[in-house]
Amino acid sequence: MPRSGEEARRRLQQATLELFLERGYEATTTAEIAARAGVTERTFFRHFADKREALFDGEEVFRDALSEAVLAAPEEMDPMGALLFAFSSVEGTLKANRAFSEPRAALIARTPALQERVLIKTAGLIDALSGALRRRGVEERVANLAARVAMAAFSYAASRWVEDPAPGLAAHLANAFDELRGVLDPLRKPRP
Amino acid sequence: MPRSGEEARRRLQQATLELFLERGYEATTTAEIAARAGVTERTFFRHFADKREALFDGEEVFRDALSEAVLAAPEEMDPMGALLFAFSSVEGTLKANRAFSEPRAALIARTPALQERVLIKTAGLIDALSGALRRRGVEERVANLAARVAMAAFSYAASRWVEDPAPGLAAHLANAFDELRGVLDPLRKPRP
DNA sequence: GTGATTATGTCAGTAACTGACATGATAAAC
DNA sequence: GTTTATCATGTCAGTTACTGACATAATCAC
Repeated sequence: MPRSGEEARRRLQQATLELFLERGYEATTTAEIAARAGVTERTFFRHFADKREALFDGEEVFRDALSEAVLAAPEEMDPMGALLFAFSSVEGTLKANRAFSEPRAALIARTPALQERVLIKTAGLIDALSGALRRRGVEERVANLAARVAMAAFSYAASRWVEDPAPGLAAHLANAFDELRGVLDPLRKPRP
Repeated sequence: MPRSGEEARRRLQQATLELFLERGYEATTTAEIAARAGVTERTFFRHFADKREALFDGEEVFRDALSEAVLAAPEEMDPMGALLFAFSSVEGTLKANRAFSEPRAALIARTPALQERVLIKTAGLIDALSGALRRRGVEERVANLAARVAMAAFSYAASRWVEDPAPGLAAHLANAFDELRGVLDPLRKPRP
């Protein structure tokens, strides 16, 4: 293999996060990012499709890990169970990345343009989960619905987990599904 | 009131949809849109914040209508019931806009940049629904979870409705919630 | 009519992103 | 160890989305 470029890529990611945090997303220029990383602006765009993408580099790995976890769930497990299993299985990874992902989350929370990107990444995750369910034999549209709802429950659980890490993500997830059933049950009859 | 500009705005929307359909999103220039609408490029950007936004102009109206429908639901109705009520109440509006929204949907389906925008608009809808639920006294995070899940069910129902309009949106919605409960029920015990 | 308001035009400028070609470093072949 | 192919990077010119500043003209209030 020739010279890797992984080095420059990592420096670009680092510089991107730093500058976005220091000056905000809109106030920082791709040229500035490149300069801090010690490369040319053109090189930035060879590594990342656009200005935002440098912040979302690990996503494919995470997505694949989730998909494989769905497939690795016990065969007799129902769809939601498999998704719950998958989300629980990434707790370690998420905990390890916390120091990096929390300032990033704060930045995203105050930057609409970055929120857009998060949403489409999340949609990609949902698609991957749905596809994994299908490979377990779940019908397409049910798989899609289950994946979306599970993702909603996961977001809910993750946000509570950040506030109160003690019980662990799995416990918050179980709680989220409980609340979900509680909110859905009254619909069983037109009037409770 | 002075000269309205509504006229130019409508022409700009029309020209935007036409050109995106004819040449695709990326291949059409804001200058071309403005030219077809008989105005200057600068005028385009005075009416719409960016190139995409001209396609999403009615969203605020729709969002407000949904919010008000949630508030208009019978007072004793539970959260999900109120959301179901709200979604059912916009069936007429959706049916009326079908001729416009279906080609638009096809365009969006093949344009990632437009999908991003749809997702953030949907997120705005979810926020509005969640806010409306809160004004009905629902606790914040439960409201958020319920709004997300209801939106997932709505998307599911709407996509089936497009394929098979006969039963009506409300019936597809009810069916979506049924499927959802079916998918959620096995989680009641760790192993069914 | 006069004058205030406001949509639009004009124009210059910034910054994200792309294509084409040149250069230089690395690794594999010999 | 020299050669050669490969690939990351630099350089540069160009397009396009988007913005600020100022000028013009159409409409409304009077």
